[in-house]
Amino acid sequence: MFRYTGPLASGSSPLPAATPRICCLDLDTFFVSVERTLDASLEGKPVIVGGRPGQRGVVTACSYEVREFGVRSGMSLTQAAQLAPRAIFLPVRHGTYGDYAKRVVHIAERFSPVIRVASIDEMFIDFRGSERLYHAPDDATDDETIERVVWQLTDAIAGELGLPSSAGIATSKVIAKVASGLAKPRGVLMVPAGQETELLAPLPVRKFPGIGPVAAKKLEAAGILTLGQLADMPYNKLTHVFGAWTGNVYRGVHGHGSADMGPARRAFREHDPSGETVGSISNERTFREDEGDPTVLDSMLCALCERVSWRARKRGVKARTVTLKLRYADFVTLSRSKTTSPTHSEKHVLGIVRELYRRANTTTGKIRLLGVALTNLGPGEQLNLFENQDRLHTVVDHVRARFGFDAVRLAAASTREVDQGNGHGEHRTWGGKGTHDTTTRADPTTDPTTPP
DNA sequence: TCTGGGGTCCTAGGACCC
DNA sequence: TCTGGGGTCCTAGGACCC
Repeated sequence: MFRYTGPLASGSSPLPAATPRICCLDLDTFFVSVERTLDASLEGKPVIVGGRPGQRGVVTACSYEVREFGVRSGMSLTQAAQLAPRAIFLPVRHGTYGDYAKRVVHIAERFSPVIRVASIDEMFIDFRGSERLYHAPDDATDDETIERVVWQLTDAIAGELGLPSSAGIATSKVIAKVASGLAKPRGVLMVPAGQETELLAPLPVRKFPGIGPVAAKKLEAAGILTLGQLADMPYNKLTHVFGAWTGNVYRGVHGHGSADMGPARRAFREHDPSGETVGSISNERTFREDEGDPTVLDSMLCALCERVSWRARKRGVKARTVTLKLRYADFVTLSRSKTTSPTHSEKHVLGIVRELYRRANTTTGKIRLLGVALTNLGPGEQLNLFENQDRLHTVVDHVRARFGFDAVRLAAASTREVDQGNGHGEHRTWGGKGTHDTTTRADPTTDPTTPP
């Protein structure tokens, strides 16, 4: 086993990425793989994580066995059930996946000190300057050595956690990410310096991170289908499509993407090192059925305000801007926001949200979704049991810190909870796809939303 | 039975200040 | 009374990612 003991304690190497040393590591069908490590009988079977067919929801993750039938993540559960009626449908258990994600990061940290977590199932690892730290046969090039090390990493993740993963190694993050996608499943793809454009050229434009359906459609209208064609476009013709992001795209498709790893500890984004505040805290919930009852709607607003305020207190931040999100039955979505003095008090947040709601909801149509977001975050007192002025908050927060948010609910948010049942007889809280509400598979030791 | 939930970043118009 | 720009903040919406 390799163990990094070298001099690079933190931060990214100043060396230019003239050689492929940026690795993008991506877990294969991550949520499905975690479910399989916890239930071996799922191995080799068609598995869909996201909820039950019939629920309002989408496919969050799916195994390769169901992809054969055309199932894709983001597809509605109903549609997925039509395509793959024999698939095994599982609810999402975010807490459990988060625990496994941390364990993957711990394994990766044995291989390099410079790691940036990009999402729950994806991270970038910088190997610049690390070649000499690894034992290699005399005839191996540095590229071969790093590729071998990355294989060791994926083997360690598979061996210790039972999770398959893939990786791309390149001179920039974008190319590494594209390569990790091409390497799936269970592969490692090294892109030698200078071969980036060759790799990209035949790929459809959608393979490039940041080109979504809208940009792809605009490009298609201009006759651009592949990344090779995109690379042939002059810079100024791309600005119409990509705006401020044109430079990134242009450099990326020409193989000159960024290898900057950014500041350390991206996982804690409320404050960046300069003291600037970034990030947001939001919760939203789609009703099981479109809702018109003002009492239920207000209760949901209460619950959402409670939750986001609690998360803000837990993370020691206050928000200056509160945003209400509202989606009607016809999917028309609008938002209203207000900026005031910094707060993480749910009473304060709820007051603002109710005002925004009165301003926004001028029709009588039924409502599909409500959401509350806190942005413009700044420093606030860290959650503290004894020094906070609001005694109720602190006691409640203390219990929640130990047992999870749902261990304590304020009265207003709990009034209609029982009415939200899904007809299957399980315990249930707000919303359509709670983590512990639909099967007997809930794991109280790893799921922070499960009451003790 | 179409269309989840958590984010980040960008745009564009208007208010307001100098 | 008529008239500039530049800068910043606020608000609403939208693209994109996993």
